[in-house]
Amino acid sequence: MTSSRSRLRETDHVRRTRFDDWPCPIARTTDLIGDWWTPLVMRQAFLGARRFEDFASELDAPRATLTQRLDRLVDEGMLRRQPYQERPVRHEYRLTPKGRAFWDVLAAMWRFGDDWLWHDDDQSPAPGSPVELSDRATGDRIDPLVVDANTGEPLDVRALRVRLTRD
Amino acid sequence: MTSSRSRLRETDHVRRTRFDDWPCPIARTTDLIGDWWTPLVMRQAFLGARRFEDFASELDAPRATLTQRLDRLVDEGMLRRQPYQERPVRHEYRLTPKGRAFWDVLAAMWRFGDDWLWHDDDQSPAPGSPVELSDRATGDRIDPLVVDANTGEPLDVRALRVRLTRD
DNA sequence: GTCGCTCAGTTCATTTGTTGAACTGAGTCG
DNA sequence: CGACTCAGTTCAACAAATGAACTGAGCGAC
Repeated sequence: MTSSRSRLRETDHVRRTRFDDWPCPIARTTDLIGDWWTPLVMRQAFLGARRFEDFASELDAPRATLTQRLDRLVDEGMLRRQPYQERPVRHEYRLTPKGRAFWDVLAAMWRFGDDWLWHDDDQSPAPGSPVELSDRATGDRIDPLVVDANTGEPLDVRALRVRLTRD
Repeated sequence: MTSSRSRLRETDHVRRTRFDDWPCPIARTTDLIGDWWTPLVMRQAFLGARRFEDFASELDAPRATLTQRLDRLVDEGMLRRQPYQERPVRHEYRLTPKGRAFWDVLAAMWRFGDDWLWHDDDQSPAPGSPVELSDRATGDRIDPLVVDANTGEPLDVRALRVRLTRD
């Protein structure tokens, strides 16, 4: 069966609730990456994985699940399927601009995980993961941080408001 | 049955693969928020939801699922369960510092969703969600952006490297 | 004092999603 | 020919999500 077929929308069964039509950017992103394994598939793509076997061996994910995730990411325009040989036809999964833009989300997850998910009693932040991000050219360490693009300041959760702009 | 009981670890059944022990901040964060509904539960918490009925009615999530998600978020230290009345004892779910730190991840998801998930043909970014973030006090619009804390510059995906710092 | 109401869940049968292991099929190498 | 690679597919067993109904403590009105 061909991958990249259009996603099933109409159904008379009860399926897992979808968020991809909700009028909220967080909900739609959740729908996209809420599938188990999907953020890790994207992580591998950023780390250089291109072929099915790359993803399969590096993640040790069930092959059927992996097929399904890669198909969806292609459907969504995060990855693109590019032939790298004929006879037999084989493809690579490459990041698209949209897929590349997703790195910011993974970077924020990286920062959160690094700050908060390395201790059993976590009353305070304490970085501790055994990996770090750096610049390929300079070697300088990179610490992802989410700021307001308008001010350059870190976000202040308590000063937050959500505004409906239309509809 | 009490919530906040320690999570089941040992099992002889085949369960969904867990990532919470992986030596990667993205994997651990994925494990935490990869459960369907969880990012939206956190979103509601940031928008002011506190009681079970708030989450249930605002999200229209299955109540059993919601119970399970809230229990886990409490277990993980993202939310804390605080009594707000006796007779009968009732609790509110409040954000902890760790939970509050998670806003950065949601903000990055917000930005990505706003930029990329509002058009059917998405070759280029085009903001379009019907909601926007603003500062409660000044009213100024807020545009989340992920930067490198050391330079203040947006992340350059292509210049990325991951370094093992130990073990 | 019992009827209706609220809140915070629990229970349960059904359906959907994930897993692991084995299998397929085109093609290459020796 | 036989072993091997790559990229999947198939399938049965099991885990997780769903929706609807139910529970149970307590309140407030009549």
